[in-house]
Amino acid sequence: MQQKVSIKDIANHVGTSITAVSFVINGKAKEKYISDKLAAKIRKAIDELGYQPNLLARSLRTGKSNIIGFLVDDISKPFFSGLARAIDEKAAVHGYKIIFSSTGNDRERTTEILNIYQERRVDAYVAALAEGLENEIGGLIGGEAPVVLFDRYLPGLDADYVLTDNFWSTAAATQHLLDNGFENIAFITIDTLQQQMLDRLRGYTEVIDRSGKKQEVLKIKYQDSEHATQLIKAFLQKNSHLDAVIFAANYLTMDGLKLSRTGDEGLLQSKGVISFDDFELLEFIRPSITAVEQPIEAIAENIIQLLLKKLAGGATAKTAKPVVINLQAKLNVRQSSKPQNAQS
Amino acid sequence: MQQKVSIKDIANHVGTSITAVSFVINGKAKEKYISDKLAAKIRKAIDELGYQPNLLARSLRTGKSNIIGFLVDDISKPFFSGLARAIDEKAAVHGYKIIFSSTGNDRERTTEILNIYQERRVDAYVAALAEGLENEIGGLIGGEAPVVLFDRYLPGLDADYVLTDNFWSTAAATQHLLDNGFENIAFITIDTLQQQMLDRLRGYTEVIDRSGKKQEVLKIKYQDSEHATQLIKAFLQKNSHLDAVIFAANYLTMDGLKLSRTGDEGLLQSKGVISFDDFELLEFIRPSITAVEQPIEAIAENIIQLLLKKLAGGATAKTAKPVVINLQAKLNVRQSSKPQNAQS
DNA sequence: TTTATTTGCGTAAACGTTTAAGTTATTCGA
DNA sequence: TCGAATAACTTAAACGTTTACGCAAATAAA
Repeated sequence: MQQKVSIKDIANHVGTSITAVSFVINGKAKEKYISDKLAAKIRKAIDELGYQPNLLARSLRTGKSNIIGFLVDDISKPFFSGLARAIDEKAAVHGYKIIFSSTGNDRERTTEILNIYQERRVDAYVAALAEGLENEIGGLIGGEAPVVLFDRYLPGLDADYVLTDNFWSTAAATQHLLDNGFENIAFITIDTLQQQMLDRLRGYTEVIDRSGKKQEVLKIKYQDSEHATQLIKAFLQKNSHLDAVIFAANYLTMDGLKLSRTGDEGLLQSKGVISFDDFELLEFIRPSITAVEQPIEAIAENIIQLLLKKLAGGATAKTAKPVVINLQAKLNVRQSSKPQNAQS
Repeated sequence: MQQKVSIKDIANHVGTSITAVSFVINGKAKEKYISDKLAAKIRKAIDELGYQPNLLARSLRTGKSNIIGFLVDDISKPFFSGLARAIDEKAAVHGYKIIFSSTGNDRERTTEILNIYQERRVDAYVAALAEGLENEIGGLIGGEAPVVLFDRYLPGLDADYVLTDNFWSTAAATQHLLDNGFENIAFITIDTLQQQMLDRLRGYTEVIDRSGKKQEVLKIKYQDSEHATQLIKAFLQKNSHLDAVIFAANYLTMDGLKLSRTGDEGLLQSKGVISFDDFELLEFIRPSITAVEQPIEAIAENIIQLLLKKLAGGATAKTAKPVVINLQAKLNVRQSSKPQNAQS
């Protein structure tokens, strides 16, 4: 019971060859002309001896580890851990396991992790990387193992992506506020070249421009949370005519909410507020805040489907053009029109 | 560049045996009498050809996969994903990788996952399991691979545990409220036999009893969030003399906070509130809520240390008595004494 | 009856390592 | 000067699989 039983043990126990055993294990009994009688005996022995295949040996032989490497900033961020769970479950159905790591946005750590993934012979990579790390992952693209990136688009990288449609989502959010009678809508973002942030900004500006209203954008040079809160405070105090605010990222929403700490919650109290990225917190906050929710399940599903296609496709899939999938986010409305300021 | 280079390739390139190459790779050059000259040539070739060891092959040969299986309810829960990150980082230092799965508290899924872990020949298990799953993991204890459980103590299972000291932590929380002048402190928990919940309750009752005050306990037969909120509401309305409440779990705190949805936030507004388990949300909530924070880093560190000891120890460690480590939680005070109702 | 095909199974090589057990040449102590 | 120790390597087996190939018996075709 203690020592592991191998195919050889089964073969000896039944009095046959390891080949025969291997064939029935792999469901090739018919195909490989193993008689029903022998197959039955083998299956019985497998049961009795409690045989469990050694996946390491199998991987070595087949060249497929059935492991997917998952790489993000920080696995403990809700979006990432939620996605990790979804991907893990979907991957398990197809016999894959996930190993994960957090880069902490550190270049050295990232190369190190990718190196380990290669040594472990992962079959595929799933990653969300910050700009500046294009080169580290770039070397992998077009290689043996397929790579699918998500969440962040890196303009320099011609890879397969599964993204949230940032442009569309912010446009919809902005339109939502307009439809509900808000007149002076501000957009608070960070000063960056990150593609997804630019897309979000564009979603806002285009809708505002089309409406003939005035753009009110605060671009924060992000240092830390305290500082951001101060800038937001100053911005809102100065522009007292604003009646709605869109925060372009969840941490910005948080920084905004931290105004309550200094007793400045009034600055947001009477306004329409939309947060990009939904989080549990928002269910409890007063006044209620509408949020753009990333479609985690859909993202996971698309990533896995893409990977499976590439893993199955072999050479054909490898030369295929990169795919970029844009998924529409959901607007979780918790606050309706301006006048009533009602809560749904 | 495309095809993987093996030890054999290095050996051929240098004109030596694979044994020699293997020795220098494993840093046994001196010990195994490889001349500095040859070692240097080998190292050069390794660099030039970009050799990366095949960890699958190594694992097969050595019998050590250097993989740790991590098993929890739901990896997307903040406590678990936080711990996952911490463990991953600490394990990486020692050359271990983590694979994880979410059981969803499902028995079949749990056995299935454990089976997969065994097939993958994980070197060790880290798990937080709900009661009822004792048997599934029980079979592993005392086997080849060490098992460390955390978060939940399962009375039937004689295993190694790393836990938060629930008794001590609730006692401290209760004492904190007493010290700050609260007189009528309620304890809201669920109706269960879960050891950690019983410990928390005991922490409360013992301190209350010693103080000569009256116990006010609500045990909820948990069905769903809505229902729990209703029960809490009724309880607080009926016992209007209460001036403080301790929620024994984070989801109970949430259910309590949901009173604001029906406009009943007044029921908590004027009271002292402590939540077991801290979460981001609590930084924003008014009135501010003090919370017991689980020491994630310490838990991770203790788990890894325990595992390493057992992995290194071999037979001696296997026969050793199970270790139960109780770590003290931190009380994050966000609210001080009763009179002022001030916010820190 | 002979030949070809199908059925049923076993032999052995390979995947990329590690490592016990050689082998040869050199140094050394007496 | 000669066995013994040391230094510098190599040979080959093993880890547990998968799978190409080979071979014999049974069946079908001619």
